[in-house]
This record gives sequence, structure tokens and C-alpha cells, in this order.
Amino acid sequence: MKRTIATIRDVAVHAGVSVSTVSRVINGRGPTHTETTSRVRAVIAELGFRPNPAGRALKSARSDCLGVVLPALSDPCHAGTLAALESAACGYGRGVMIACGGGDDSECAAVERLLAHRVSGMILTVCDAGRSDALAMLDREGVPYVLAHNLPRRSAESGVGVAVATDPDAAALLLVDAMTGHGHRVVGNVASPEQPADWACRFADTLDRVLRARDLPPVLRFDRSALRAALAGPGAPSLLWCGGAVTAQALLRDLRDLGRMVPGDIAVIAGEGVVAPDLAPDLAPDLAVIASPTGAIGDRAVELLIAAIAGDDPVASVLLPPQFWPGQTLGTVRR
Amino acid sequence: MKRTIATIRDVAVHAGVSVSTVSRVINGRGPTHTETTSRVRAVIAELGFRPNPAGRALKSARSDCLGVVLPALSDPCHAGTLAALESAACGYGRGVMIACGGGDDSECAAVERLLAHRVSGMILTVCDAGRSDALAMLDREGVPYVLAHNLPRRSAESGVGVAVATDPDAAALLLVDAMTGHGHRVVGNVASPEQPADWACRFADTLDRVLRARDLPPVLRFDRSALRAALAGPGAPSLLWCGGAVTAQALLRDLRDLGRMVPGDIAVIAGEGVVAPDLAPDLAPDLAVIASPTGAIGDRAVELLIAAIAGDDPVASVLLPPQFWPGQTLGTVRR
DNA sequence: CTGAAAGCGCTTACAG
DNA sequence: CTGAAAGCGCTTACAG
Repeated sequence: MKRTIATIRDVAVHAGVSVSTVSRVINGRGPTHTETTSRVRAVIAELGFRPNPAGRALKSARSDCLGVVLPALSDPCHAGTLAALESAACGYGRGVMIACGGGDDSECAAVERLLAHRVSGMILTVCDAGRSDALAMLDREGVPYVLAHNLPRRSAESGVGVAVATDPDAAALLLVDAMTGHGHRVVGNVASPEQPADWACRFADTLDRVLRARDLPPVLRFDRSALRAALAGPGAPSLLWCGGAVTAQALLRDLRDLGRMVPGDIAVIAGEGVVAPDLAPDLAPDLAVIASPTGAIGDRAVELLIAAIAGDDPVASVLLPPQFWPGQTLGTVRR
Repeated sequence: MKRTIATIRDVAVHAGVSVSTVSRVINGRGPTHTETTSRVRAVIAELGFRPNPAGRALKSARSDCLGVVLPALSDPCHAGTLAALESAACGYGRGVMIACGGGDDSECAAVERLLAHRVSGMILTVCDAGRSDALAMLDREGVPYVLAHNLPRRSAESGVGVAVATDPDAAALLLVDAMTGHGHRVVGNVASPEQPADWACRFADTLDRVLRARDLPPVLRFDRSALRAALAGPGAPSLLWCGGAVTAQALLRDLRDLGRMVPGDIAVIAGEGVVAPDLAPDLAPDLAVIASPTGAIGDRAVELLIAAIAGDDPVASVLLPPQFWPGQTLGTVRR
């Protein structure tokens, strides 16, 4: 016994006007607020009328939904971004359709699904914005999109492929400042999957450059599995850096299993792929983090996408400063 | 320079048939697979034609999207559920629109937003299914919905308000077995917001009953802020239970700050509001958890909702057995 | 097995 | 300031 749903026609009849007039009232263009308008408004409220987006979409050929493509949502970092995106989109009266990727293969599948639903634009975090079939598809289709947590693509000059991300150079500087400030001179980098490849690459380049400029030894890179070996011998790092908080937590466990005290024997700092900010104090209370401003990234990404959809002047990418969360795991080396 | 999008009419013209025929091919009802069908299929592929959901929706008055309403997505538990739902919905060719709630107030707002988008049904996790304005609204609108992680509503007999959740009785039993199996006789319950009130209530009732039946002292309930006092004096619990993994992590920190060793001085076990299962080994390696089968809950919830939308016979609620993740924090009390 | 036609709910020029 | 009419892309009886 479903309720019949009121249509614009019902409203028109009840208000004693034409559907055109109702449409104008709904969309706020047309008659100045005379008695007619308020009468129509009253009927709309009375009938609980909601404009059917399908009817609308048929004209514009686009739904009023934004598509969001993210890697595994199980990662709190991406879940936090989604929360921010949803909240921001809501502010523009836009719905959010979600599709999760994984490998590059399913990134395409995710985009394809969203395309089938005719989202008016997409926000994506991809494995590597530099080489992404999913983005190529989007370019081909001419659907506006904004990257989140990836770096801008080269083609971004033309206005497509803009990105909103943490500034990788600033993050690298922050790391060096944090390490030297606490007396560390050698940093090891444990590979972590949380960061998009393009971002991580740029970050690593800058990091190496800054270290060299300060006469510090280059980064020692290795996998979690090579941890033991990497910590042995002279020249071993006194600080370990890894891309995301999830890997960091795993790393802390590895270190404990190896009998290394943190930060007594070895310090740890995580970056970028953060846990959801509001949970961080609970989930990772002691972990030092160079964090992404997830909320701001979500806000700006939606803002840019809305502008792109509206066909405004080509929007420019945004790099936001990272945030430093002090944590005990960073430790302090006595000279 | 957007590509013009192919319509069903374009396909019809190119294939030299009528739109009706194309429609039948797309929806797989009508002509048996003659030459016509394959010709139409070829043209569809060639043109990259995708049926416009808006055109479709206009007939059915419903989009082919499922709405999902969850409390803060920042909680990994809910993010995990969303991931499962998205994946399951995808299997049915359904898109997922997400809206986040929070207080009961914004639960309504979330439902309202999804309603405006004409989702064909919703899956929700609400604060308290027993008293929810959001669910009342759904009942009023006659939109099918399924609860996830909440318990079935009374009205569920009529087929509305069915739920998919972890079996609270089984979870309570599991807790008692785990505690007695490890030598614990007194359990304290730290209030945690992760669990929906209706579920937590039922769980607590059963827990008390089972403890009584086994001649064990009743649960000591208190807030995190009262932790110190609760642990002092005789009759203090040797095991702490809290609803979710996030609170559990915070609790572990509190205990450390109080100088209590886990599990040497005091044991900890978490329940229901789990971190995303695939991250658990990294984020909470040592934590003992009575976990919800998030993936299965997502699968079943979508399955039930799809059935409800199709107007199948009233579907029944599903209670799934919890999973026990052993962890060092549970400890063992020597007799 | 196939096609012509109506209609889903809305917006948008175009007349008044 | 307002209304009649066309049309967005699709599905669905209804004829052939």
C-alpha cells in the first residue's frame, strides 16, 4: 500500500496554476514572490511534494549526483575522505554515489558503473594518476572530475585532471624538520600502500633533495619484510617513516616482535594515509603523524567539481599544507 | 567539447530497427536471440551506448539506486559495512547512494535526502531502532528498508523493519564462554557508543541472565571516566568488555596511563563495533574481539532489500553468529 | 517477432 | 507574470 507520490501536476492542480508556474517556483526563477508563489509553496508542503530527479535529469542528460571512486573503503583514511565528501556534497544539494576500486582494473569498473548512472562528475583517488586507464576513460567521455589525494595530471593545464591533495613538498620538509628537530639523522622508509604512487613519488624526490641539501644521508628504503636487516649494522636509521597509519601500526607491532622499544630504540612517524582524524586520538594516540587535512580536501574537491560541472573557468589544483601531529613514537635522540 | 551521448534512438537507427526492439534487447525480454539481437548488440557496443537511468526511472518512479544511511563514516566499523554493501549492491547492478547521520535529528535529514533522490530502498544503521523518527518516516512513505546492525523492529512481522545483525544472544554467550574459559569471573562493561542502543540493550539483558544462570556476579557498568574507581577495591572486574574496537583502543591507553598492565593486571575484550576486518590484524593485532561478520551482514542486507523492493513475500530478519577473534588482551587468570 | 504510439515528471523556449 | 506545448530517453501495452 504505497502512497501515491505527488507530482508537479498535482501541485499545479491544487494550487490552481500551471505546471510551468510550479516549476518556476521550485527553481526560483520567474515570478517575483507574489501571492502565487506562497500559495504554490503551501501546496508543495501540504502534499509533501518532492521534485522527481529523474524528470529533471532527463532534460539535462545528467543526474544531480556526484560519483566518488575510492580504493578499499576499509582503510580509515579513505573512509574519512568519503565522509568529508559526502558532507560537502550535501551542502550543494548533491547526492553522492560511491564505487570502490582496488587494482587499476576495478578502478575502471568503478568508473564505468558511475558512468552508467550518469553522475554529473566524479571525485577519485586512484593508485597512480600518472598512468590510469580510469582517468583516460573519463577524459574520453568528457565527464568532469577532480582527484583527491593524487597529484594534478599534466593535462591539468587545460582544466581537466585537477587535484586536491596535501602538498608533498611541504610534507617532505615537515618530515625533515621533525626528524632533525628531534635529533634524528637517518630515516628509513618502510613501503606502505596507503599513498597513491604519484604522490609518494613526488614526496620521495623532494625528501631526497632536502636531505641532500642539509648534508644528511639519503633515505633507506625497504619493505616491512626486510625490517630486521635494515635495522642492523652501522648507518641504520633511528627513525622509520611510512606512508600510512595502518602500516605504521603494523610496523609498531613488528618492532615489538623484534624486541625494539619505540621510541627508545627506534622512532616511528606516519604520513598522509591517516586514520580518520576524529578517531586518531583513540586509535593511534601515541603515533606521530604528518597528516592530510582530510576534511579540507573533501571540501575543496567538491567545490572544484561543482565549479567544473557548472562550466566555470578552468579550475586550478589545490595543494594544502599537511598537519603535524606530535606523538611519542617520534622520540628524541640525545646528542 | 563533450561527446554527444548515444540514445536508444541512435541505436535503433543504426541497427535499422525500432526503439522498442532495442529496448527489448537491452532488457532481455522479447525476441529470441535471432540475428536482430546480435545486430543490436553490436551497434550498442559500437556506439558505447548506455541506457539513461533517468529515462528508465521515469517509468518506475524509482531510481535503481539503493540508499545507505550510516552513523559517522569515520568509524571503521561502519566504513566496513559500507564497503560490504557497495560490493553486494554492485552484484545486483545497483548503485549506492550514501548519506551519513549522527544524532537522531540528522538521521532524518539523511533519510530525507535519500528520499528526495528517489532511491528504491534503504539500508540503515540507526542509533536506536526502537525509537527512530527516521524509520517512522520510512514507514510513512512506504519505502522498503532493511536495518543493519540494529535489531528487527516489532512491526517487522508485517515485513517492514527487518534487520540483519549479529545475534546478540550468541554474542553474550560467547563473551561468557570466553571469560570463564580464561578464568575470569567478574566482567566490567565500559560504555561505548559504537553499538546501536537496541542491540546493546538486548545483549546486556542476555549477558546478565547468562551470568546469573552460571552463578557469576552481575556486570559492573561504568563510563570510561569512572575507570579508576571501578578497578579499585574488592570485587573489581578482572576483565573489561566494551562495545567497539575504537573504545577498546582508547581503553587500553587509559589503562596504561593508570599503570595497569594488559592482560597481566586486567584483561580487555571488545565487541560488535569492529574495525574493518581486513585491517584488524594491523590496527588491533592483540585485541580480543567478538566481531560482527560485516561482510555477511552487508550481503544479506542487500539481498533482503532487493527482495523487498521486488515485492517478494515478506522477508524475515537474519541474525548471524558473531566471530571470536582471540587476542592477547583477553589473558588467562591462573586459579 | 516487430513497430507505432502513449506517457513517465520535469524544464524550457515561446506566446500571451 | 503566466500558460500551452514540445521534448528529454526510456518502457510498455497494443496492434500487426
